[in-house]
Amino acid sequence: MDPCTFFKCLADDTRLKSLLLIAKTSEACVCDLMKALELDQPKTSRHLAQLRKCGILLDERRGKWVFYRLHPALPDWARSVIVDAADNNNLYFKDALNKLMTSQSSTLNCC
Amino acid sequence: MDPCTFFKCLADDTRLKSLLLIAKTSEACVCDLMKALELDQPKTSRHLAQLRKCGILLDERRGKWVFYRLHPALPDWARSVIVDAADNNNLYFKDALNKLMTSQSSTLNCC
DNA sequence: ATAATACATGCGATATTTCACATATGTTTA
DNA sequence: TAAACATATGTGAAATATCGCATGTATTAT
Repeated sequence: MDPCTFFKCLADDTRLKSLLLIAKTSEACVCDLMKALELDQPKTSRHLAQLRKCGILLDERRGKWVFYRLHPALPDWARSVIVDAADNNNLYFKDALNKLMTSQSSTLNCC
Repeated sequence: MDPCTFFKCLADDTRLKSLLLIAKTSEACVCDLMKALELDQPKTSRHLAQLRKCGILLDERRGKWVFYRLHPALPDWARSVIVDAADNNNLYFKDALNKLMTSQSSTLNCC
């Protein structure tokens, strides 16, 4: 995990918020993330794909849905960066987090 | 310190290496950094200026030289990101670090 | 005062990133 | 099998970041 590549992945509002949301909730599907972030589907999907291709996120299909979580093989220092950023910047993504948690708890079958 | 702005500052090879070098050596002047990174002067200076304007670095002039160090008011989580990245990516900047430490120890008066 | 050294910045050119729209793929339901 | 749903990606345009060169500013040495 080249550190410059890693930080480039965090250097975008959509990707950073997606990562912080996933760090806080363990996992999330694309449709819940796009609703939480109020983004269109291609944009959401493309940024998640970038994080997947860099090895930061792992995707797992379950039926129609694809769930993303932090990659288990992510180096500890990189995981800590994401978790610490999530723990120390509540204001930055609290609106999105509220929406995401509402989505995740209210619907049994995702979208 | 907006986290997205912060990570954008780390998402460039020159800026990231400059930060890791400064984290490891406490402080460095522009001329030592440009020699360590083998960059021209305007490029080095411009990236340091960006880090200064974002509040990540603090500059201090001493005679002809300007020394940069991590800003004392940098939030703890942000400082930890930089320090942890420096501690866990030796390979990424060890050549530059060797050159920088040689510069800093060999000349009494910087450049 | 002049020259030399160290650093900063204006600016146009170039490279990179992001976006929006269309469309393709994979899965489930009727 | 067809339709509906969820996700992924190709592609060119737009936005943003970076670079290179020239030049400006601050300090020191002669």
